Amino acid sequence: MPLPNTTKRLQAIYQQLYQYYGSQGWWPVVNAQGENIYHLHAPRNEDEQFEICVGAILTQNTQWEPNVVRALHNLKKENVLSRHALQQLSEERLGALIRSAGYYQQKAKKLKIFAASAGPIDRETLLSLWGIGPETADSILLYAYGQPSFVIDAYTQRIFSRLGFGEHAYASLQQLLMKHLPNDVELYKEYHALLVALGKDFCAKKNPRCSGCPLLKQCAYGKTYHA
DNA sequence: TACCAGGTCCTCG
DNA sequence: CGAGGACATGGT
Repeated sequence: MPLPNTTKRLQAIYQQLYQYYGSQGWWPVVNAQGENIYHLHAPRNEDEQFEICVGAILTQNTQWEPNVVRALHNLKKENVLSRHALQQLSEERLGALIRSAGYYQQKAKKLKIFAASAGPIDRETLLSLWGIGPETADSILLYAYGQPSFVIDAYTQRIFSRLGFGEHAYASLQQLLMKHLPNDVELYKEYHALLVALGKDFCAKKNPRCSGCPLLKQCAYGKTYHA
């Protein structure tokens, strides 16, 4: 059940994060040198859209840097980072190119299935594909296609739990956030990226480093930490 | 050395 | 439904 002033609280959290970190410019795209490029124009062109979809699958339970970036760089160097090229590529060769991303056999299969899919870009169709769950689907919808789907990940669930919003399953937390936040694609993009930044820097799984956390003053867990 | 990282699927109660 | 295991590489 939502707390009183949930909207204001969610916006205050966003403001704190934005003031602390600034714009994150997600989703990054890898250039020819294998470096992340942020703050690209929207809407994305077709190549960027496809790269974001591939990256969203590759980053499942895996660090973006360096694991996924290396895999994307390999695909780019081999000129196979396109729907058409991936369909021609054998699963074995694809697996070898994306090995650094981990779970490479599963992910090769997932990418082949995604590359072969031809349905419309909507949540239901994405979720019907083997290998695409709610977070990957929402990442694709939001960051590749600019559709307002708030992305929930492990960081998001942990952070809002510690802040005092309670333990929520994916759909439950997503509904909470989307119900109380304005329907704004750019806000959704930045908010999720900022939560990931906070998760990496402060709100880690085992031992969160509450000292210096930009959300400390409004965090239930942070109060415990101070006591 | 063990643990963690921008999850998802499958199996079993 | 939800818990628990499998999937794998790379950095600390």
